[in-house]
Amino acid sequence: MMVVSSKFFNRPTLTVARGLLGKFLVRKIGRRKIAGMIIEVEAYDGPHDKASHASRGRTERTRVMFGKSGYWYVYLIYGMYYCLNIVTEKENYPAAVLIRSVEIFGSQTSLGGRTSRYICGPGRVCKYFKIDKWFNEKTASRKTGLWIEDRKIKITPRMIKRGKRIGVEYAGKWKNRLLRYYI
DNA sequence: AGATTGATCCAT
DNA sequence: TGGATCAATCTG
Repeated sequence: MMVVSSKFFNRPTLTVARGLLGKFLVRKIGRRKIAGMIIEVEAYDGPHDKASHASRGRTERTRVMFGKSGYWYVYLIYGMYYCLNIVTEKENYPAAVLIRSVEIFGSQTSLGGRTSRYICGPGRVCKYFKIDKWFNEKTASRKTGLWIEDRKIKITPRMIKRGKRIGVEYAGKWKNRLLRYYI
């Protein structure tokens, strides 16, 4: 159960996005832990990506995307739902990966497998993990109570599918980029 | 298909 | 300072 360090995120955003598939999002509340395997993400890559909040430049909201990698970017959308992103790449290059869906593993079955269920959609992920703006601009680490873990699940390239990002129709040619990755 | 909901951003 | 917009979700 290795905690993924900021070094992992200080790499090309598309590499990080693919690398996050199969990793675990872990939330600690008191002595309770919530954990789920990441199965769907989207990359928001650089200042020219019109789908990215950072394409409008550095603002109060987007400054975290311009900051160091390994920090959480959490924002409210449609006045109701939070979205969780992890900042990638070096300082001053605005980029992040949105965590869209996770798989929650349950009890062991008699045949040695495990039951599981899916939390699909960034708003639902935040609701399930009890994530709100408190985490914005905080690090992904044990000390904040929200981090990414490597549990050595092997994800091969052929297991990874890609598609267009969701809900970015306004983004011109960037809307068609295949920056959504899922298992 | 339509309602919800409020922070954010930019044009007035 | 106001009004459009939004990395979504729920209900019918």
